[in-house]
Formats: sequence, C-alpha cells, structure tokens
Amino acid sequence: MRAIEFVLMSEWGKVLDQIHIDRLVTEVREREVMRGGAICHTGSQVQFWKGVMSGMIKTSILADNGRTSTLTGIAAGAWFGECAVLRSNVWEFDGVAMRDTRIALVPKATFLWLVETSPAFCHYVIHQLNERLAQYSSMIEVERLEVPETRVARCLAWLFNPVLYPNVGSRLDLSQQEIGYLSGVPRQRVNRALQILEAAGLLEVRYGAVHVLDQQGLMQFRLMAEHTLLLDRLRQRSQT
DNA sequence: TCATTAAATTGTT
DNA sequence: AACAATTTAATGA
Repeated sequence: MRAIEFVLMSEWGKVLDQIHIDRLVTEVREREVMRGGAICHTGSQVQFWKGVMSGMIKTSILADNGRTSTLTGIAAGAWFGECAVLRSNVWEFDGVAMRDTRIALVPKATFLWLVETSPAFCHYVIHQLNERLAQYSSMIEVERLEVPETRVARCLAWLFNPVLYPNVGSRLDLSQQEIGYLSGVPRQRVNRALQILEAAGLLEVRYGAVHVLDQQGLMQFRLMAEHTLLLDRLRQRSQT
C-alpha cells in the first residue's frame, strides 16, 4: 500500500475535500524503519505528523539516570505527533520501532493548513487529542490505585481503542516483556496477570502474542479473590 | 521435507 | 534476578 492510499483510508482521510486531497497527494511521504530504529527523537524539530502504516512503535522518555519510561504503544493505523506539532514544535518523546515499521509522513505545514481550512479535519484532531488525554488519565489512575493485573488489562484494552488505533484486529503481537514495558509491570507479574485474564475468558495467551476476546471486559477488569482461586486451580490441574 | 541448532519467549522460584 | 522449559526461526542435508 502506498502512503497516499493509507492516508485516504484513515478516518480523517475520508472527510477531506478534493483540494486537501490534491495537496496531500503531492506532499505525503513514506519511510521504512527497521526494528529498533528511531522514528522521532526527544528535543528534535517536528517536521512531520506521522501515521503508522504497518508494524508497531512505542513511545518512551529517557530519564537522566539512564532508565527509560515507556508511555504507550502505537499500533498500525494510528496517527501521532499532533500534540508536538501544535504545542512545541519539538518532539517530547522518543519513538522506536518495535518491529519493522512503515511510517506515512505529512509535513507540519500541511497538517496546520488542514487544521485551518478543514473543519472536519479539525474535528478529527480534537477528537484524537481528547481520546489521548482520556488514555493518559486512565493510565495514571490505574497506576496509582490498582494492582498490576488491572494495569495490564487496561493497558491492553487501550491498545484496542477504536479512535486512537483503528482497524486493529484481535491479535496483538507483543511479548510479555514488551507488555511489561508498556504497562509498567515486571514481566513475572505480566505473566501471572495474563494467566488470570485468560482464565477469566478475556483473552488467550499465545507465544509472543495475545488474542483479545473482550476489550470492554479488559477495560473494566478488577482483580477479585475468585480470579486468583481460578489460577490456583489451573496450576494444580497442570501439575497432576 | 526433515533434523539440528540457535535464539527468543515463557513459566516458575 | 536467575533458571529451566517451551516455541520459533534458521540452517543445511
């Protein structure tokens, strides 16, 4: 798929006028980034608004002490960077490809022009920003109030948010280590959490991936005594 | 196509 | 954090 086709298939691409499409056709670019490669870097000038055509990236911030704080994953179909374009013109996080990834690039000036000349596009951007705000509010809430199982569940549920990450299937190709980075939970706890969530019928654990069965259920999950009992029973059964 | 090996990931302590 | 078990991917016969 070419970058312009990806643009026109996006939620915001469908609501543009012809004049907007004409300009995008000549200006949209595409870039391929290998696994582990950088998509954007903290402090560097924002030149493009970016969309993930395929693959997946994660956003993180490198702290002074050398540790990295992962913010969130960005799945195929999602667009990001509107906050940096509108707010500071400088990237406020690092973007790293978790797998080989293709990125669609919309020049900053074009993005701003769309905001000013297309009410429909402006509405899309507001919607997107608001949803991102809701995501981060939710993540802060769950980090401060809830146990690791709930954090993992909600983190996964957010990756299936239809506004931020449209057209995501039910399969999420993430190792338990990567889920740990995204949710801020040690891998051992991720492993345990996934087993509980699987026993609760909300997802299925695969090698290097999870199948999400119930996005709403994940979003609303709370750990109860019965969940740990369920897990204990499963373990006893597997030992005998 | 199948067997062997290395690498990645998972599950447990 | 460390370890063992499991799964996948790569290699070559």
